[in-house]
Order: sequence, then C-alpha cells, then structure tokens
Amino acid sequence: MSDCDACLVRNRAICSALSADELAALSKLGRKQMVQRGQTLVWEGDEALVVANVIQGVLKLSVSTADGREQIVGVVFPSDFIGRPFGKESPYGVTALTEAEVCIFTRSAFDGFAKDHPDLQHKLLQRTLDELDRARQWMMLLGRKTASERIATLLLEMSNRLGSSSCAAIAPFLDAFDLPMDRQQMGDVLGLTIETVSRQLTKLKDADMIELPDRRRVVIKDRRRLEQLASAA
Amino acid sequence: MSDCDACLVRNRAICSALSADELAALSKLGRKQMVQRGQTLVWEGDEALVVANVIQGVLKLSVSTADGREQIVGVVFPSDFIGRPFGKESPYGVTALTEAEVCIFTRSAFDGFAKDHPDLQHKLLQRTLDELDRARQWMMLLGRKTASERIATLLLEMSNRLGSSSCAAIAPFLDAFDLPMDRQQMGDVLGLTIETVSRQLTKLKDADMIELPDRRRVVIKDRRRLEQLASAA
DNA sequence: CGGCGAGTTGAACGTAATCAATTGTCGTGG
DNA sequence: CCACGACAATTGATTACGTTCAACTCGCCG
Repeated sequence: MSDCDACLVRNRAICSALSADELAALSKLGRKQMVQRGQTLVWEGDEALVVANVIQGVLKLSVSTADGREQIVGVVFPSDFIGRPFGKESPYGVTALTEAEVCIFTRSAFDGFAKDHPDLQHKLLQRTLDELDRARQWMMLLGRKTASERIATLLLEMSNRLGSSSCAAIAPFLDAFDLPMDRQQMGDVLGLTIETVSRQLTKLKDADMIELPDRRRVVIKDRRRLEQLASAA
Repeated sequence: MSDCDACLVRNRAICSALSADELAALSKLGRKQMVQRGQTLVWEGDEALVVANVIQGVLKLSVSTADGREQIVGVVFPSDFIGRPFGKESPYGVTALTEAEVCIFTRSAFDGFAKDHPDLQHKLLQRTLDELDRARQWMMLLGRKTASERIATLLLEMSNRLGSSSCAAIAPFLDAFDLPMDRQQMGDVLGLTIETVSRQLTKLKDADMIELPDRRRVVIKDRRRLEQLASAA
C-alpha cells in the first residue's frame, strides 16, 4: 500500500534490493501494522503465516519448554526481517518487547514475490547468514561464559545494535541507552535468573564500569574494561 | 572437475538445484578433497577463502575464547554446506571430527557462480534458514536445559541426523550408531565438562535408556523415555 | 608386560539457582 | 499532593548442580 519512500528503514531493510516499481509492487502485498508491547505476532509451533520487516521497535524470538522455562533466541531491531519464508511452522514465537511498527506480509504472498526477485532473496540470504553468525556467537555465550561475562556482552551488544539502528551514521554504538527489556527478559536472553542478572549489574555498577540511573537506562562508563570482560579474557 | 553424477550427495546437497550442464560448469570450479580427522579446513577469524559441500564424514564448527574455552556451534553432516559465502571472515573454525570428503570451492569462484544462479541461492537460503532454526533450538538447550536433558537431546539429534544422512529412505533415525565425536567434543557441543558428560551417560545407561557397548557406540533402548527427558517435561 | 590416552568414578568446591524478605518505582485514586 | 497498591528490582540466606581436582580403570599398541 503505502509510501515506502518515507519508510524509516528504506535503505537498510531487505527492500533496498528493489527498484522503485518493484517496491511499489511489493508494498501492495503488505501493510504497516502497529504492535504493542507484549503482543505476540507469531506463536511458537504455529504455522508461520506471516513474515515482516521491522520498522520501529524491538521484538524477541523465544522458545519455551513444556514446563515453562523460556529462552530468548533472538532480538530483532528496526530493518531486521522476521519470519520463516518458504514453508515450515515457526519454531519460535515473536513478541514485541517495546511498542513496534512492522511491515507485514502473508507468507504465501511474500514467497511468491520473492521467487521472482533473486536480488531480494540475495539480501535475505545475507541477512540470514548474519543472523546465523550472531546466533552462534550467542551459543558460545550460553555454553561457556560466566554470568558477569554474559551481562557485559549483552550490554555491549545492545549498545551496538541500538547504535547502528538509530541515527546510524553518527554513532556506531551508544554509551547511554534504554534497555528494550526488563530483568526477566535479560535473564531469558542470557540463560540466567532475574536475581543473577540483578546482582551482576550491581557488581558492574560498583566496579564503575556502568551507571544505572533508572530501571531501563544504562550508561557505559568504561567500555574498555567492559569489552575485556565480555570477550572472556 | 569430476563425476557429480556419481556423487553420494547429488540429490541432497545444494547442487540438486542445478541442471546437468550447470552442474558441469560448477564442478569445473571446485574439486574433491579428503580431510583427515582433526584437520582444520578454516580457522576461526581468518578470512573465509573457501566454501564446500560435505560429501562424507562429519565436521565441527567451533568458537573459542582467549583463555581457551571452546564451544562447538555446529556439526556438519554429508550434504551440508560449509562456509560463509558473500564476504566476511569466518567467525568460527571448521575441523573434521571424522575422516571426511568435501567438494571445495574458492569463495570468489563460488560467489561468482551463485550470483548467476538464483536457484542455487534459493537452496542455500533454505539450508541457512534450517541451520538457523537448529542453532536456535540449541540456544534453548545451552541456556535452559539440565545436563541430563542435554545429553538426551544430543543422542536423539545424532540418531536423527546420522539416520537421514545415511541410507536415508529406510530409516528416519537410527537406534544404534557410532558417535562421530569423543567425550570432550560432546562436552563442547553441550556446554558441559567431560566428567559431567560421562556421569550423565552412565546414568542413562543405568536407567536402561541406552547401552554403551564401546566408547563410540550408542544403542538407544528406550526412545520414548529419552525423548521425554530431552524435551524437558 | 608396561605405558599411554580416553574414559570413569570419587570428593570437595564454587557459581548460579532457589527461596524468601525487603526496597524501590510507577500509576491510581483519595 | 500524598497514600496506597501492584509490580519490578534488589538483597540476603541457603541449596543444588555442575565444575574442578584427583585417583583409578580400561583398552590398545609397542
């Protein structure tokens, strides 16, 4: 439908592979949609009927066990792509961590369009490869890093991803930002409990590596030491 | 170069997207190569100069920290694709767990060929999406499962993947197989120590869920209970 | 028979989980 | 504006799971 020209992620999302008229054709297949905090776009195990581009906001991809343990397996930022094109049920749920805006398509419509647009698939492939690399780095974190190393890594990752998804060109990373998640969700990303997250944050604060002005805000005071801690010296 | 027609993974590897003459063209760009157990094909952090298809054998993808901790972030079986096409240094190393045979290409040659063959890229995209799903399932394991749940999951995963990569059509999974890795490597996949792996295997044996005739062999005696344990009741 | 490496088993320890209480923050209504 | 309630976060005490360190067993090859 709408004015993709004015889209906030026009140059970064996979749409950037398309020419003006291709873009117009694609936009007819989808629509913009607001998603409020906590709302689930796709349920774990359901057939994945939709895919989407994130325009604004942050969403989580999560998996849970029968007895209720949850693991967040991905965090999605503006310009990122959501969903499982070309078949398959979604092995994870997609839920908004903050209020968000997405450009949403039915999977069948998107698949059909993608089939005829190799450049789009190429972009999607690159994005998926990047996402896979990120997932694997996170596997190292979950399998082998200590609690404090995990926290340090998360803070730096957030600093980077929020940095590059915001005013971009200026800052590759941010020294002060608001976490798009609460303590429980940090635990779910890191494979830790809420109490451990809290304790480790306090430790980093006491060591003057960070400040925590309020429950969401983080200020990085000593990036060097934080990086040293994160990469598991 | 060679007789792709006779290739063991002809119908399952990404090459299956290609017609006979396309295949002939691609095969001129690569060559078959044996890799012996323990040999590293790509080093972590090096520029990824090669990509490959696995014909025979099993390889690991691994990441390690400065102080020597290792995490295996992927295990690659026959017909799987190895490498990071389209730029970037490889964020993980690739090392043979068993003697292996691969069909290897320089990245530049492969990239050039792939650029003109959307069907190949499509296959590659599907494979990468599957790999990403698997990585995310493994994140759940590493972040939230207990030691015994992890071991059970690994045994079932091996049963499945060895099953479908072998005589295939007959068995979707195997009840008896040889692990393509030692205890240390199992630990590196599961984010556990060698001692914990050993103890948990003994427990499963004592509970009559499995047998361990020798150090590599596993026989699944009670798949039901093993599955129940793995999926974290 | 001896030596080596892989694997198992045992005992003590430590990190993070669990259980529980307290503090802090935000939104609502008096 | 403050009091209240609900929820998020912190802090504390205890427990438990997996790690660490160490001894021992097994299978294999010289």
